[in-house]
Amino acid sequence: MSTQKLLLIDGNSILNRAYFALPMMNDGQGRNVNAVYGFINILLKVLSDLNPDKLIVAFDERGHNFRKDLYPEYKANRHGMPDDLAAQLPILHELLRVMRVEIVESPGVEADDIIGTISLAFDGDSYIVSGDRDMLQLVSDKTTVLLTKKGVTEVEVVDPETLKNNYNLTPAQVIEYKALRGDTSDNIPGVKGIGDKKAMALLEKYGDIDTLYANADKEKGVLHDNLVAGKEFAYLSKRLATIITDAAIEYDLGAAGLPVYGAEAKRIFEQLQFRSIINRIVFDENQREPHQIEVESVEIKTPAQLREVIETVSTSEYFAFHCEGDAIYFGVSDVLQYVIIPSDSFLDDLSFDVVWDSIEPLLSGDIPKAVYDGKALRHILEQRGITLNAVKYDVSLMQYLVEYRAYKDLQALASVNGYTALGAAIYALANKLLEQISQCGVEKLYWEVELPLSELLYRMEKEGVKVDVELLDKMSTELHAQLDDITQEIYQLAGETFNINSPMQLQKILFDKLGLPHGKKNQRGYSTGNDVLEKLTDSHPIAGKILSFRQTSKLLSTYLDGLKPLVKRGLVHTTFNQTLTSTGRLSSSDPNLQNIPIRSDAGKEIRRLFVSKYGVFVGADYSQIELRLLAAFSKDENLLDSFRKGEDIHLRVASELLGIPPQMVNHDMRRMAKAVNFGIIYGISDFGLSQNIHLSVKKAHDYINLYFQRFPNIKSYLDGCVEQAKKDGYVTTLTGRRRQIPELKSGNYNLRSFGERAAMNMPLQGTAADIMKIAMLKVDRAIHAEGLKSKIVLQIHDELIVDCYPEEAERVKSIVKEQMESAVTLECPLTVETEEGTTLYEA
DNA sequence: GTTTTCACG
DNA sequence: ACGTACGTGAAAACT
Repeated sequence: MSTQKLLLIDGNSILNRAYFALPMMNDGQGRNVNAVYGFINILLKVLSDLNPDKLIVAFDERGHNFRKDLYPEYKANRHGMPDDLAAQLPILHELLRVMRVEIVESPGVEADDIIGTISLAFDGDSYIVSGDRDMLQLVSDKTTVLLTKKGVTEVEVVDPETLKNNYNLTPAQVIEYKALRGDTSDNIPGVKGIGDKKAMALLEKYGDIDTLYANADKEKGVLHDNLVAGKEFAYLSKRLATIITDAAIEYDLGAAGLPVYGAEAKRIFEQLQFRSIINRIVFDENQREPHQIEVESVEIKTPAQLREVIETVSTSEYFAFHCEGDAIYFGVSDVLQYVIIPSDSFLDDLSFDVVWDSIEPLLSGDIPKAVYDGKALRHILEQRGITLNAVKYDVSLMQYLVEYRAYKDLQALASVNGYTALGAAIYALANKLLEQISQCGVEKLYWEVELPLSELLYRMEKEGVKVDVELLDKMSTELHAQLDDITQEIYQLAGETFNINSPMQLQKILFDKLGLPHGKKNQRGYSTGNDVLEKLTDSHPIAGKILSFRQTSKLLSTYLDGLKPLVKRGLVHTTFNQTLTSTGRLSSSDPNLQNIPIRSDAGKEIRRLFVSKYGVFVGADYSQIELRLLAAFSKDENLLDSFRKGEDIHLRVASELLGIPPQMVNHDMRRMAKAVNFGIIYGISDFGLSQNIHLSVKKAHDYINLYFQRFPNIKSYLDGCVEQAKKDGYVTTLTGRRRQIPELKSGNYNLRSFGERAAMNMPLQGTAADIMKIAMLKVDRAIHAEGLKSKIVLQIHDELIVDCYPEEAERVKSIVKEQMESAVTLECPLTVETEEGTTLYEA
């Protein structure tokens, strides 16, 4: 057998080098991940160059101040590690963990001491990767040091020979050199007045500092004085620079295999958006990942075992329940779960029917349950006629309140927490997250809003919305004909046929062939977006045609032909995602019923397709809820006064802004003020406003300044939001819902500006979402309390749609208005307007 | 899978 | 000098 090769990586050193060598890189969450990227890059490079048999990554103990006892200033200037570098340490740790890389760190022991100790003890060839020249003292005939060069993935290979040739030092002299010269980056003092040249000359002459000081009197003048004055520092520095090779550390060479690239590693790489790395690695998705928590997972195979499980579960304080495919999981502790996989054959003792029938009482019973995505679970159980009761912990909702959008599914959430066993994971997470939501101050939000809301959303989804399929077909046919006509006209005008849906082809026709003026934009070429086309309508008739093509094609593909396959038994059942948005809003998909056209007349026709099931829709929407919240939060008397009087808010703002009486405000002025109001809610920027109302950036800038002059409280409120976000790292809504805004720490101006706007917007948008959620629950309860049978079917952010029995419509209208308006009490009144009609068009 | 466009609040 | 309004989802083209 040939000699084993061990690769040792100085984790902190490499991460640090990578951080300073590479520009900022943001992952999807706005975190800077440049150092992790650099680290992985160099790791992959060295692995493929050396082909080692084993790999160990050593880290300094986090948060420990090394050798302070020896010299208080030691590494003092490393304490100011930038936040966005410190934040990358745990990311790298997690990544290495899932790649099953052996990590060694030990309290009070520095990474270089760990490496020194392991490399000396290792019975084979060691290769050390570091950016720290101190490491060169470890070079020997069986230890090679790979020093990082300026470029991140380039390394300088140093063995005893190159050390002699390139540095004119023996490994032992590396320490002597440091003792004299010092090292500013580690705050090793060295001898004052001695730099690179003098240190080398003295070592050449005397070999080491002992000999040097024995002969110190032979040196004359300033050098002599410096040597004498710095003697203590020289010996101190020597001790500081000496790497310990017999540190008391624990490590497992047997576990120090090569990295494993499994599904979880891939998931993290994707999350980090390391595309080039993902392409370089061959992932084995079936590769089992490391997991720290050992769970006893008992597979149930006999009716007797099943009875036993049911017995155990029914006496537990709470239990976790989950379905994944055919498998059914029961978690009864952090480390014990049962898995039941029913058989396909009804002759089998554990057929589907037998299993489900026997566990039904548990699920509908009163024992508290922990689940992941109770809403989805209810839909699954509903197919077997089972009602899920007493859901106490929904870990997907809990996780969302702690950290939005962190992990996309249970698998991911579980594995990050060290679990493969889903049942046990849910059980354990219930406890863990309960602690966390209480720490975040969102416990009440969880118990009183999100948890009960998930059940209401389940009923809304199940209820569905009726679709007039006949009309759908008719409209589709009509629009297809229309689209064909428009297409032909466009081909005529263009003088050739092409795919109008392709921005690239359209670009060529518009700007190359027809030579129309292009407003520049996007990555490859010029934008053909609506705003550009609108400007071209006067220059060429094709622009208008393309606009109507776009509109018609959108309506057809998304709302007519796209909707059709989702209609089941005359109904569409949307899915409300309760754990997706960064602000606390819901989102809707398959189909998205929160973006049915309304702004254009042609689009609005689509609304006729959605018809009431029970007779009539009642629609109720909050009027200007976000602006009202702005008034309430900022306590701006002007805005508050206006809302209390029930005035037209945009008109009032226009009048305040221009300093003219309300009667003098014309339509354009009001439009402008409206745009400014929206801008304020979005975290205004002059450019954004200028784009929106087709004004110069300077004019927009002036308007914004004027606005803040007239509404100083709003200015200070918005500034306060940003300030708070910078201080705490997050902003909150009325109910305490949090949004982390890491972008504010970014060195990138755009990203940071985005963070600022998000910090201004989230409390408003998020509080509006909170209020609507509270209102939905109140409306639902009031409807039930009065024994009515009408059903809430849709929520469109500030609007609720109730499908009503005609005789209940009037009562429902007043319930909805009353409950929505009283959902919370603020300094600013909330008002709700209601409509009714047999289709969504009227309501 | 990413980009562009466009539908909504 | 940068390249922007906040929050979403779907379809189609292109990679």
